[in-house]
Amino acid sequence: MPVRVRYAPSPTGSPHVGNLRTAIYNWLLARKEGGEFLARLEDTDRTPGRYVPEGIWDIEDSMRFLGIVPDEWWVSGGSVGPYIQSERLPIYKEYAEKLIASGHAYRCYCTRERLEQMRQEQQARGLPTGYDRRCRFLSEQERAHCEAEGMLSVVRLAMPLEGTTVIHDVLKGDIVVENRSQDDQILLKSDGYPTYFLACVVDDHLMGITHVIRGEDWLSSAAKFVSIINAFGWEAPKLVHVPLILGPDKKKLSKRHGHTQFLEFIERGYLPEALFNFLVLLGWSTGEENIEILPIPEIIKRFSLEGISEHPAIFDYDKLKWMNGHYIRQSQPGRIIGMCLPYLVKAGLISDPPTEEEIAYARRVIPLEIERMKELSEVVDLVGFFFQNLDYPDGYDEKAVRKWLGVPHLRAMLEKEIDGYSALTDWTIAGLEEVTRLVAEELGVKFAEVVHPTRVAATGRMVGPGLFETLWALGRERTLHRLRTVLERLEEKPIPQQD
RNA sequence: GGGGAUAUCGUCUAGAGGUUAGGACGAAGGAUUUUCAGUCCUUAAACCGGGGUUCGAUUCCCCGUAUCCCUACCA
Repeated sequence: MPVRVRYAPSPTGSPHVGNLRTAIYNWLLARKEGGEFLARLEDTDRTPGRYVPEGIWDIEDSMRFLGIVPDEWWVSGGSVGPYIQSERLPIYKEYAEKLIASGHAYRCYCTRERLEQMRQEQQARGLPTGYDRRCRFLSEQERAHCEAEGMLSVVRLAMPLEGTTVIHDVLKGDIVVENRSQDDQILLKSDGYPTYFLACVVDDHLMGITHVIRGEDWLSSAAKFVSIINAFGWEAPKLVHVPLILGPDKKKLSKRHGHTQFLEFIERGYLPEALFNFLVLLGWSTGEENIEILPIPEIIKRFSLEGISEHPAIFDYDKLKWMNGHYIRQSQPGRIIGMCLPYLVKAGLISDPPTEEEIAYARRVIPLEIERMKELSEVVDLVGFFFQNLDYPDGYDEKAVRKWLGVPHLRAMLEKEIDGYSALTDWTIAGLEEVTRLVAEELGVKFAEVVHPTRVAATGRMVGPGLFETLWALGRERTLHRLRTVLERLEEKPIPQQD
């Protein structure tokens, strides 16, 4: 039987990195085994605030970004649709009825108030919380009475009262659960929507799912899951509970950890291959060698469920950054330039849409900073000084000015440089360096003592790419303008040397 | 309170009875050099505790401890 796996997100907001990692594992198994990967939208929670219809777009954008486009889903369709659970309501109702008819489920008329009160009492008395199964043992008359009264009801699973249920988990092995420790789970809510348990079991069966790869937070309730499958008399898919991703405080990764939404990472400029590689490695390893940087085809080749670790992993932002930087440096510069432009537009550094001249300038300037980028969005700070109109002392870093624009030879240096640079027939990196070395020689100071003040005069900062690449990229006009401005304003107000 | 899972450097992990316990991120130091970054080299850094099993346990078993998850008409 070919492998069929699914990613089953619910639109409660933007998907979470852990959620996408699970999607990746599913996708990888399908690609590895030549099977099918499908996506199903689990939108059965209609609670206002928890149901975010737009979330579906975030889910799609995230999958597309990672390149894990499903073979069947709500967009492309497929033979076992619909792939949106809210459009499958009659199916769930039908299967719930079947369970009632076979005695594996029953209608419960208890009100939320009663349930809440019961829970509070249980908690107060230190008892395990759970439904007391009152409606499970209603007589025919009582049941008829409730129906006649038109009381709202839910359908609950009639969990076996004794015995055990065994969960065969691919990663954890067999887990034996006492049935009486499990609640009579609600399968169908009073609004007619199914809960996760019913919808998931029914859909997985109807959709021919062979492997259920999901977060470990489902392990505790897997006995209910298996019980429902057993109640239908179906064969259970292989269960794979993957460990959760934790925040730096070792708690389940959530919004309060800050950056956990996948789209945020895209916005901040993470490359798909970096995110993919990093997420895969967070809980999976090849097991054979010490390779960490892996292109997706290699990951597919080496992927196996057995390589997934059994313990939770803390999300390491630093390592992700490093890996992204690595992939940025590895990329064709043209690609990075293209991805950087929107950030420059957004920051107002270039017009919207950019002019050809601006693009040409960006193409010259961005490659110089590529090796310093960890997130693409950093491009704004990195190349800002190339685009901004620097007019000393406006836009100049104070520390940089204090450290390097107070040197005694500054005036002479600037004068010589302005002369030398102006005289350059070709504005080349080599030519600029030649002139500058000559200036240092004439001044009788070390090369570095010319380089640093020049950098500050031309860029307003102490750090950046090599000086001559910088001046070359800046161009003759900008360079001379900046140097002249520094020189002129120096006349007005000499800078006291410090440090 | 009940149930379940897990436990190797700070972090991600390799290891599957005998290893100098390996790699990566991060950290520290050095080299390159015009700064930063990058690149290269070096260093520090770990088997939760206690019992077993065994000639020998990081590795297998049990207990404890810790952590995480579940305990909703949420997924």
